[in-house]
Amino acid sequence: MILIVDDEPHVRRLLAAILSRGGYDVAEACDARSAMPLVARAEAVLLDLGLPDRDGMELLSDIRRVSAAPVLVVSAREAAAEKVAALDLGADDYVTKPFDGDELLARLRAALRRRGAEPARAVTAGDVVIDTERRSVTKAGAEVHLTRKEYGLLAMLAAHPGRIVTHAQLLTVIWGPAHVADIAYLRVAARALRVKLEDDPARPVLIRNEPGIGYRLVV
Amino acid sequence: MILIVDDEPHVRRLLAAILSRGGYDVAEACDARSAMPLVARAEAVLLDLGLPDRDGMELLSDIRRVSAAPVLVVSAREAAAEKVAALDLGADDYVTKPFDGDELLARLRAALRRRGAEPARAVTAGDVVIDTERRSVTKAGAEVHLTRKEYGLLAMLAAHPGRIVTHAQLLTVIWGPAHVADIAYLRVAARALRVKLEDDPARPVLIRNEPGIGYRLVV
DNA sequence: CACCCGCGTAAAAATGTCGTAAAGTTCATT
DNA sequence: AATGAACTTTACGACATTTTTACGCGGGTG
Repeated sequence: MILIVDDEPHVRRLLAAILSRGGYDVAEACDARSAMPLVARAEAVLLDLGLPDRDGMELLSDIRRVSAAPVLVVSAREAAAEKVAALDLGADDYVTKPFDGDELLARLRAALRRRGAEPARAVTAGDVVIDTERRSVTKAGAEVHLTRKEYGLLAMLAAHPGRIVTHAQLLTVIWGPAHVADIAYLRVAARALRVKLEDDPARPVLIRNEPGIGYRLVV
Repeated sequence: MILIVDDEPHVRRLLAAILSRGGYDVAEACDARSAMPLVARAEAVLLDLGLPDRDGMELLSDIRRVSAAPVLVVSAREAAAEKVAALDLGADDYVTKPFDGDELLARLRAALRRRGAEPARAVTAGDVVIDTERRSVTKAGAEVHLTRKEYGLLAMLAAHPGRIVTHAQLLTVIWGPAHVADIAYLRVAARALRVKLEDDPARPVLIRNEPGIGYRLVV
């Protein structure tokens, strides 16, 4: 949820329209008093400095005290001193009116990306852990060395845990579009993976075959 | 150290003056080729998009690939589409010329503040300590002398401890984009590092090779 | 029942990558 | 001009990986 703090209704409407076009949920506040209760739940704040009940700078440092969410100041004041003050008080960006909607969204995305930045997650299948961020695979805690093709295959399967990945998908991505038909490659690589990861390679539990379609990693 | 990338000498001088007034160390580069080797050591980058040898956007994404340091784009182009593109490629801010020195400094401070004041001073791997702040490397307490390329390689690996750094990343940053294919350089430098840092250079523990991909520093 | 298909398995052949040494080159310093 | 350090370039053997080929099994089909 993105919080808009501005006293002019038409600016709020404009900002709200831009944000919802960008796919965000929006909350609005017209002054400092009504804004503070919403700050805690906001993923980011768009803040106008010219508020009726309170100086915007004070509100900014109050927000910073409560929340680490990005704050983008949206203001009509262009003076560099204003910008410097706001930025040093903890604002993440300072946009002057009139502003471009797409630019505002891009600046918001940039601010959120910096805060968030946690896309990497490890996939677990049985006692096997696949960490695509570090490109490491462990079985029962012990690191397992995989070749490029082996890892490529496992990573593709881990990208869609529990779902079938077709022969064609695997081959085009790992071996390139020219080898869509070389299913033999796939079988050799799958075998190598099973030997390294399965307790009983002859009776695979993790890397299952779906006859005529592809493979799947069970989780 | 803050890196300035701009082809116009007078702009570089201006930026350098502003930065040193703000108390920062400065390094300058006039094109993409000379910039890449400096990126690894930069705490932040001021980047002009209009470079002679390469599209600024490309350089931006290359920088993002090897470094998490803040990038502030400083450009004469005011089009919103430019800003959106740069911000979505990983730029932290976009400042249009002509710019105000104090505002630029404030934006730089904001960007550096967000990056979490201090990003890992010294990296330890076994009995080897890499202090990128002082550019010093010690093994079992004793200082080890490294050449520029050796240190560059080690610093790149230490910037992402435990993770694989690809051949291409290492080569573009240390030797420049023109040598992405000269993997032989890499092997020679890796060998030299191993001789100086590993207990048994023939059986490396610290500087591991990931066949066909790159190298990694184990911690 | 004999056949075919897709699969797993094995192993040989081809290719690619790495480590290593050493010779040649550049460059700053003296 | 001589020196030495750092860097570039080349060559080759050892080893790892990938590709290619061959064969046996088992389940469904005619």
